[in-house]
Amino acid sequence: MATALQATDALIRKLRVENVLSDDDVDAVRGLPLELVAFDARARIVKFGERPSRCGLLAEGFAVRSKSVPDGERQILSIHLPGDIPDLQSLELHVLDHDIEALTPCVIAFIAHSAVQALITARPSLRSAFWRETLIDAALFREGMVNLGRRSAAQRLAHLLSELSRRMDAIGLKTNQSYPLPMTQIDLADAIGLTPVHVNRVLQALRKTGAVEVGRGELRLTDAEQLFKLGEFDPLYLHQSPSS
Amino acid sequence: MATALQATDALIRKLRVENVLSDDDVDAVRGLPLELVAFDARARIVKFGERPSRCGLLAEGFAVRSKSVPDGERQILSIHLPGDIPDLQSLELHVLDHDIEALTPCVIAFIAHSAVQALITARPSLRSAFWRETLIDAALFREGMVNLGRRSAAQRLAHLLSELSRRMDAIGLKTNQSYPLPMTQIDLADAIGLTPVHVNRVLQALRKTGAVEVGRGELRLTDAEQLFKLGEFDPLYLHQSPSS
DNA sequence: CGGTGGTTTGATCAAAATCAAGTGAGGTGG
DNA sequence: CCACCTCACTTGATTTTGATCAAACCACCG
Repeated sequence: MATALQATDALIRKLRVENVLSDDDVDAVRGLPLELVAFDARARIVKFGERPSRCGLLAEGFAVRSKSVPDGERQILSIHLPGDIPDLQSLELHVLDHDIEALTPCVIAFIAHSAVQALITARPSLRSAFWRETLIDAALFREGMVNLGRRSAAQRLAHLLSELSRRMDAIGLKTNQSYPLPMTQIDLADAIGLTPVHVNRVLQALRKTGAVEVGRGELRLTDAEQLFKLGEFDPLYLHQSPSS
Repeated sequence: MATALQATDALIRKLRVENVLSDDDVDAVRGLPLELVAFDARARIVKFGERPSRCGLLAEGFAVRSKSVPDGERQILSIHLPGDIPDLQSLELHVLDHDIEALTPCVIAFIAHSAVQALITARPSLRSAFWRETLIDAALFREGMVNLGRRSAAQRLAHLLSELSRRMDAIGLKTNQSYPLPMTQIDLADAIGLTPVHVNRVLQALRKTGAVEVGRGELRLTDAEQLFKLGEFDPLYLHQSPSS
């Protein structure tokens, strides 16, 4: 299981994708009091309607944010990688309007709201960084709306895989043109608003283009350029540079 | 044309839907230096790729945030009412990843980033309020993803109209079970990911249920409960109360 | 009074959902 | 160690939803 140091390192690495951090900022983050908790795959980490008094930093593993409609169908809203704090918003938005669920076995480093408040009060640059993180989350939701509303099934899938490629790369989880993809076809369907059956067919078509190979929890990009083109992927909205 | 006082009053009223403001907060907001600019209906207020150095407070009229895909199709991401600051995020996210467009003739009160920074530095409660505003924006995008990904055409339309009803009501623009709806069927289609032709048919079906009357830029709720039910509308995600 | 942009209608088509049945791999208990 | 159970994946047939194509209609405006 991940240590507290690994947890803060993941956070720092993630923050540095999108923000400039000073050494003092890094030290301050390292000083955060954490409570590490392990979750099984598929466990519900936090639930719709709860009022958390702490934020959950994803230290190890992968998780999703999702919302369910009355008939039980699920929409996955975002996919979270190590270093993300999916419920950072709970600092200001007291009632949770969605669920967060482990995709794989996860380690969450919980940080009390009071500790986060103390941190960002002491270090304005981290306050900006955290605000920025939540704004980038929102930018991904916007792109998600475009994907769901205005792209075909094949484009949606290609776009999702393109986005993951960029994000995995940014935090060092893409090696050799491959990255972990711990999602079932059911999960993929819930992320791009399709049925699992249709995802299966679209995935086969995508494999046939030669752009990707998918299997055993891993995705291999055999022709990244083609994948990006198929998905109309333009990474501007990821704001993966402090000046953007 | 709206005055500076009307602009700040709209902002204060909007902020008070979701936040607790003290009298000092209100005075501080009233002291913001504004530059009022009128835009024609359909004018582009800010564009994808720009790097604004100021925020635009919607003082009068209605506007949408949208993003276009390469073939020219448009996805409307959010609808903005007086008091909203649609590009508040540009404080921390320097490059704009979408367009903001006037739906009706609009008056925008521009506020320099430096003035906003000064305001929120001086008044931490307003800093929280502004962060919270951007987080609520994000909550609406999430619900937008659910709508686009997991609801039928009829549900999507009913949900959109339900959401607008709540938001219009909160800022005092709903009277007599009616509120302004300055969107063409083309706009509605772009907001809920359908074609205009299909929106037309779904709208007719919705009228036939007796839940709403639509016409001449106005929507009248003849059976609000039914509309909410049709759209599976649960207002929790709007966070329209400082404690939520 | 003609143009323009929005709305409406009908006919046809395509994309994705649904229904129904397998297949296959990993994990568990007898 | 093997039988079987579960869950994911795959395939085919059919249906549904919403898109597309095409044409009118209508109101407002210059």
